[in-house]
Amino acid sequence: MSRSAPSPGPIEDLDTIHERVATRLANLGQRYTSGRRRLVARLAEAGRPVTLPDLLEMDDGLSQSSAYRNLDVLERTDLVRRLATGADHACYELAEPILGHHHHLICVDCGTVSDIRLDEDLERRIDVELNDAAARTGFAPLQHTLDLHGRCVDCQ
Amino acid sequence: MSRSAPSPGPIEDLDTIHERVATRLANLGQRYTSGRRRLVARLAEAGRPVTLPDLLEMDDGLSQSSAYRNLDVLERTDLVRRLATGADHACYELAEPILGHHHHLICVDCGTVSDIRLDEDLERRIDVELNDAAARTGFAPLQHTLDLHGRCVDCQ
DNA sequence: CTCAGTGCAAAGGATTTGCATGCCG
DNA sequence: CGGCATGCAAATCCTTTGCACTGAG
Repeated sequence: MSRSAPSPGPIEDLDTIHERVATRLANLGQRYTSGRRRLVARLAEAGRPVTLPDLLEMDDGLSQSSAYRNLDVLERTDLVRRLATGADHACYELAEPILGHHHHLICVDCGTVSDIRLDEDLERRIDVELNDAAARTGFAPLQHTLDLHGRCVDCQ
Repeated sequence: MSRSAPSPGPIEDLDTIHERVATRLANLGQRYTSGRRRLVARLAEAGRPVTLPDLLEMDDGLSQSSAYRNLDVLERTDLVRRLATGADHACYELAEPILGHHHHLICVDCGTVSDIRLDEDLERRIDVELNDAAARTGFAPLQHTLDLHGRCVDCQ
């Protein structure tokens, strides 16, 4: 219940990502403008969740307000996920339909986030138990988030 | 690794909570002032993570800036946990040394959070796998967070 | 007495929005 | 052409901070 349906598995190829994003945006009546394309390209390059200042630094062609607006559009269309890590800035990454289901290592000192993947079987057990608990209160599950907080190599 | 050590288990009794908080603050050279006591009492009453406006509404005796300052003190002393839910306001709850280890159902519409508990055995497996993944990158684990996002009964 | 805690008002800072302009369909 | 996208600057709003005052030890 909290996984992308027939998961296409993680994609690495930028062209494939662009293609998939373009298709989805088109289906939803949204344009795939150069600004949005740049954002997707930078997020794919980064390979891990990054902040808005990170993105602006990676690409002079991006402007702050448009970047926020486009990330919002991409988030609404389920192409980008926004992570509330507790740090000052939110982090953004390509969403599960593109990157596949995964989890995060979050550094409590510097805020850097990296991706990890867990055993399929464990994922299933987690979903079963969470959905059980949710059902008991009438809560309608969408997706789970499971992150590990600690200190990254550089901050120890 | 991501659980409170010899977990005392969840506490319900307000007096016991106050006692435990007082002891911990004293050991750390912090005062247990009336403002802090009020916050702890309101958090215990709430029984689920609440926002600062929630707290202010629950208790006329609280002032905004002092509440933020005291929640900060209580968080640093590991008596309160601050949750970044992605909603506009952060949520606060009594920390694991008091409430015990648990997880959250987070409503994506109204932001309301409620607590759930998982099977001990599953918790262990999650920690083992997360710690494995962390070890491979040299990441030093502190604690995991596992939340289920979806729609609460009132928002469906 | 002393120093941390408190409350008010003001500042800070990430994110959002108003508005005039540019561009794609 | 028409309407969405863009970028600048200004506004928003949660949270933090400065400062003078109060209270506990």
